[in-house]
Amino acid sequence: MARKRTVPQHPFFGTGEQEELHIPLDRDRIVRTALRVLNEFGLKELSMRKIADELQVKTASLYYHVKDKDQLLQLIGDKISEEMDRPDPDLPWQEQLIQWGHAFRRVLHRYRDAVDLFNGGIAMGYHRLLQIERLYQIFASAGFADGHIPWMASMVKNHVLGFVAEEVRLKGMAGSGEEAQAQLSEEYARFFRSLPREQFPNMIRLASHTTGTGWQEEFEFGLDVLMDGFRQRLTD
Amino acid sequence: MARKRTVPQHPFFGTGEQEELHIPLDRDRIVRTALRVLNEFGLKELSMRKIADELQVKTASLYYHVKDKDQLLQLIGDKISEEMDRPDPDLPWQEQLIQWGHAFRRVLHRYRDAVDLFNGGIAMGYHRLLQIERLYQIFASAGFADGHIPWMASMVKNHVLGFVAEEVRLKGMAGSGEEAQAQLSEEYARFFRSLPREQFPNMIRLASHTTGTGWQEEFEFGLDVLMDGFRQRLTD
DNA sequence: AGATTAATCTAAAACCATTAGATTAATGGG
DNA sequence: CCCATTAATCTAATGGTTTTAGATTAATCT
Repeated sequence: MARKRTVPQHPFFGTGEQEELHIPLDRDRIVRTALRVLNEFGLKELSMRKIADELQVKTASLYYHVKDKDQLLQLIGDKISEEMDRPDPDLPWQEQLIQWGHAFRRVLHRYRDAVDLFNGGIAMGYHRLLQIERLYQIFASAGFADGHIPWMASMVKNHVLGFVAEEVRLKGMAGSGEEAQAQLSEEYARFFRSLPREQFPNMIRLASHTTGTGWQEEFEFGLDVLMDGFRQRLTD
Repeated sequence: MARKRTVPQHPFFGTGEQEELHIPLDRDRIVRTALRVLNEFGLKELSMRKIADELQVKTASLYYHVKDKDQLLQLIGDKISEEMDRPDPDLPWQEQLIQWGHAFRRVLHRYRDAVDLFNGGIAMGYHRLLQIERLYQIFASAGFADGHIPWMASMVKNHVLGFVAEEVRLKGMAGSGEEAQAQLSEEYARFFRSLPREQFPNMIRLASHTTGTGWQEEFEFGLDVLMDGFRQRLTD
């Protein structure tokens, strides 16, 4: 079904037949292009127009393959989920969950504003559901109570999502340079210390700790806390 | 500085002077109105125009009092935070944190799409910072390590935000009726069970548990897990 | 009363998603 | 090989959006 289309030629200067091979549109190509545009411009500036332009097509054509912008965003989210590595099923359940968390964090960092994509709308796509299934599987094999499994799975997912949201927000303020990052940290600390002493004693005292000194460390700390909390639900 | 303005009158029928007292615009009035509009239309349909209309003013006037739509959203978020009840400082730290969680959840439910407001942008407003300060205070009095406090505070905040996000999403699909809610639950369970048996064994088996049967119970479960995890960091 | 400042308005630019209906290209049947 | 059908894309329009510049009106101060 590959289409050929003759590009309109000027009668004088159009020397050769110069046919241009137009790969026809389809969902997947739209989604992949949208993902590129997303990484270049961010979610707020991701418009149907930009995607269509990139595909050298008029905006309305997208609507033949895709119902909505909302649906397109869903599809993008699903595509991103597809890239998650799967945890090693031979590891103890804690390690598997931690691996899952790292995998999720990684893909959230791979695409600009991916977090916001996951925070809006309900996950109904195949690959997003598959990730939940994986969490369920890990908890189930570990022997947790059926009634608790979806709750704990939600907690893991929400922790990663919330953490990366904050991480991206703060990192995004400065350039990606290591030096610019440190400078921003200093600026934040200064801001916190400048707060009214009466109302914000703890913020001021903890100013040096609040500016993300070690994202990796903080992320793992959070997962550990969760694992400890979960473990208590195994024995009682 | 209260302004009076004469409303243009029809030359024949405008009998009396009929002056209308126009309370002048200010930030707070804009924010309060925006909050009303938000609750009526939701975040996606919250436009500067709607707010201006509601205030019987032209859109551009808002920009005299407010830099941006973004800034306005920040202000709205801050106003919402202001309504949070403060935990009882005489309770044990776990109870205080749980109270904080419930208070946050309550205000998130009080305004439509409040969650999305809190998920975008960095919190720099006075009242939002104050809530973080409160969390720090609770952890500090309990004797946690300085380096851990901001991390744990983040976790509590993120847990509530993530949980309510999901809660609102799912509840929002059906009408608010209790019966419509149960019907939606059934529909979800059916959907999960309709998934391919090979790839989604756990989802299928847990279908009846995944559809929010008891939001309150699930919320408290999550907080308890967190508290247990935190407690481990006290003794070692 | 006149000048200054504050607050609002008019008008326009530059975007956006979405739809209906026309148009073109490809395909399958006879 | 042509005709009818279906698939894919385009044209054109509707009705929204945020934001800015510059004019205009109202209030306040000297």
